[in-house]
Amino acid sequence: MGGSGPVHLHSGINGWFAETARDLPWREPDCSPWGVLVSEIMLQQTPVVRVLPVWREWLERWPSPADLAAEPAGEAVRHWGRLGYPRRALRLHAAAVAIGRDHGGQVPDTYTELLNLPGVGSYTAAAVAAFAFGRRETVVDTNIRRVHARLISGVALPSPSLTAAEMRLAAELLPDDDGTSVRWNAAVMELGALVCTARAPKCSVCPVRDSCAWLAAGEPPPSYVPKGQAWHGTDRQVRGAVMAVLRVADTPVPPEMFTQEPADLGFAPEGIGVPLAALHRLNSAPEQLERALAGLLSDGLAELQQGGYRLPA
DNA sequence: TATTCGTGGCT
DNA sequence: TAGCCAAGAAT
Repeated sequence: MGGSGPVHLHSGINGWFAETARDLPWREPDCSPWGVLVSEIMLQQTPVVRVLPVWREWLERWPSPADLAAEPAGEAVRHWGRLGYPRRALRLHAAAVAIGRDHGGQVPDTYTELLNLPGVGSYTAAAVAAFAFGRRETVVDTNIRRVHARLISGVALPSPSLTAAEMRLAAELLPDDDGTSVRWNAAVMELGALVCTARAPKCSVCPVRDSCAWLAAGEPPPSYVPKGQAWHGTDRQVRGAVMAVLRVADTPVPPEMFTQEPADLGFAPEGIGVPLAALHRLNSAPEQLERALAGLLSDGLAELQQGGYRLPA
């Protein structure tokens, strides 16, 4: 289909984007490919407003992949802060190392090369190729999937996991022209983020509401109930609390600090008191704490040094 | 294919 | 208030 296809959708959504798009630093023309790559990794499952300050500090500290690669991986994890999913920091560091080793320090500009970088999957590879290098790529994220589901397929939500049919549809909708396709990808994503939202979509301000199959069908409800993400009492919660301790610790943390009540330790936990108290407040079972610590070691998010836990060197 | 993996704002 | 959900990747 391509350019001979839904030109009214292209002009409608791209026109809306030109007027409404947020001013995000990684969209600035002078933003480096490295800046785009960092933004895409940080934005995985993480809202824009939370990424913004961390992204700015990150690029000021590490303006190029080589700058990050020159530091221990633990520094990346430490400065990841509370963005969540700290393995992303580890992988971004590994990607910086790979870029220096395999690509002469330059972020690669093809989908395939990007896909081979740690932490870069099909979405991120396509997004960086498109937004950093102007390539025509089929970018499919959760926003784009939701817009397509409603606008084209007439259903409230996309299927639980990405299907081949969705990729086919996205490829068919993609404008033929390179520049237009890049704007289209960004514009549909932005429409999903600001208007065609998961809950309470703002259809009254949608630029393509007259073309929306879901509206035309009378806004049918979802055919399935999305599975909630458990948190309280989970291993993930414990891992998160342990990581919060390790991020602020400047010396290895002995296991007793995690397993024993602060009052029973007999000595002050110097500097890590607040996150340590939060961890103990969880009152998690000993075996759960064991699983969390073992998992962090296994994932490379922590290592043992002088009998204590610390961020990786 | 289904799970696992953080965090916090919003409703 | 408790649950929903966010520019996914790896296994």
